[in-house]
Amino acid sequence: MKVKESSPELAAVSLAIKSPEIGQFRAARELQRQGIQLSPSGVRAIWKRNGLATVYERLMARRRHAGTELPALSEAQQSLLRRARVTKRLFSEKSPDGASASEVRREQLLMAAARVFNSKGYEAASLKEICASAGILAGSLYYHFRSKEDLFVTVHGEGFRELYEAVDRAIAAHGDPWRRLEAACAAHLALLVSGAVMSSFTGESLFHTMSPGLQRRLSRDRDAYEDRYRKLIGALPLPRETDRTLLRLALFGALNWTRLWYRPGKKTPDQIAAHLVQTLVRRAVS
Amino acid sequence: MKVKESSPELAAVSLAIKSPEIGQFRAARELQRQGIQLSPSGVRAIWKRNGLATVYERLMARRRHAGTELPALSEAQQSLLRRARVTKRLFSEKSPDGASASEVRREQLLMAAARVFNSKGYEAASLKEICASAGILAGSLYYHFRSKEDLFVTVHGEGFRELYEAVDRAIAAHGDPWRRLEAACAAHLALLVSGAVMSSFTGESLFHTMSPGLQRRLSRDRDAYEDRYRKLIGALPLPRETDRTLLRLALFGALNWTRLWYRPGKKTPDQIAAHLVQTLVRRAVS
DNA sequence: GTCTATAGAATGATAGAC
DNA sequence: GTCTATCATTCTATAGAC
Repeated sequence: MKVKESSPELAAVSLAIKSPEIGQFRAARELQRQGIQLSPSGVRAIWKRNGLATVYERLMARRRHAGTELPALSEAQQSLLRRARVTKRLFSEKSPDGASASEVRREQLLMAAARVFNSKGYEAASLKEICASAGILAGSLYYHFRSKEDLFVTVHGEGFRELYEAVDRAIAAHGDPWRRLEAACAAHLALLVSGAVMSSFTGESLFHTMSPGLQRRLSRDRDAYEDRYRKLIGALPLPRETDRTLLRLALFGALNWTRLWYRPGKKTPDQIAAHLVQTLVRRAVS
Repeated sequence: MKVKESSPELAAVSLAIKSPEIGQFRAARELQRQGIQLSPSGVRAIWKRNGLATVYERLMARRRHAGTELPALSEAQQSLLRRARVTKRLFSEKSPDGASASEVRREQLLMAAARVFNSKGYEAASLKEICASAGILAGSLYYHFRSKEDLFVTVHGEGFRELYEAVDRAIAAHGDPWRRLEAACAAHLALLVSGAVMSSFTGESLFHTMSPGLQRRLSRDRDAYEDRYRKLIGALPLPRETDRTLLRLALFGALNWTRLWYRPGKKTPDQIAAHLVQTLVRRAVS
């Protein structure tokens, strides 16, 4: 009986439930102090057998035992559980396509950052909030990005890449220059107002509040994108006296302003785009 | 000779030059410690007679004496001099119209706040910078405004008041509904891109990054302003099928986007407004 | 790769002297 | 009415344990 009580298996399991937040390394050291010889990988093997491999699983097991012999989860443990739950969900959603954990986490951070930058603006967005929504603590961000500015520039670039691709895909389907412009606008609007957080803040005019250095890094994305519209509008059969530059800028303004008043359930992005191009631009020629 | 050396007049003057940063109150106390009976108002009278009434004057006098018997101005004194210079300039610019010092300073703070909010956005703007540009230290702001948010709401309101008035003045000059819309847009643009800092950030879409509570306070200004355009566009003889709401929103977008690309020296606000209304809106009817 | 712990700077705000 | 001095808070970023 005595032997069974202090068997490595039982000791490792009961320690996992007593202190779910400590990892294999510290657990092995703790068990050795109790006189039980067990390596970190040994602890891991036992935990795996008993469905206690991850922090999440150990915390859940601990919660099942709470109320009887053990007190309820502490504040710190609850916060850890919340984070672990986010991590679990995020990784189970993504990992299928053989991406490394690092790539997956990086992608998650970009999504979370886009969401937060999007709703708060650059300055008001805190790295802590971004990290929390990606399931890690603030300090860990710096393994993936060198600075807040770096993170923002990356999100900005990714957002415009999404836009390029959506617009290019949309215009490839049409030959008529009017239809092409309409399709481009519809694609732009769709991304701007949809849940596609990554590109939905690209229309922001918070651009001009950025530091000059940051503005320079961002302008590259913007210029390349504007070039597409320059070509689309250049291809339109408009009266010679038309100021195509002003037309483009006005169209951009109208499109990006949409973000402020658009409400889902009313006009669709396609309808808005068609209306804008047809009544504001096309009538000028007919 | 002894008497003259320690006469109240001379002592007060030499103390003013030795320690220009201390005021009448502390100066009087210091002189009393030296055995010279002089009240704060007495000190003030002497200083006034000798052109040493303000910190600015005393610092300048001190600088004139530097290099001979006294060392150059300390870092703290130089910073004080810079601030005093701003104060002096600001008050001499404004005070003619019998406004109280408090009203003048409040107005200056609003201007400075508009400028800083305008170029940095709400979050990135620091009260320290706003106050420095108005010639006071950060803590003093709280005599005039209860909080940063309060300051912003006031600036926002003032900016829209300027806009209302400019637009109302502009449209009053015309009877034709097209001309009226054109005039309103021109006035809007002129304020948006000119040095009129107060209203030039009203077109900002950084609006949506604000907290819900703040948004609610700001919407009142915006709604009242949009109503004017609703009426202006409602008065236009447009085809029945025209979506006037979309037209208004598109026009707003085009107008406010201008802020991002406008460069002085090319097209004037009047020309841009005329072009926008004529090619984007009016053609829809002709 | 993520954590803890903390440095270091800046911010908004307050109290009380002058 | 403005200042000085200071507070609590928050933020970005780093170092080193695990």
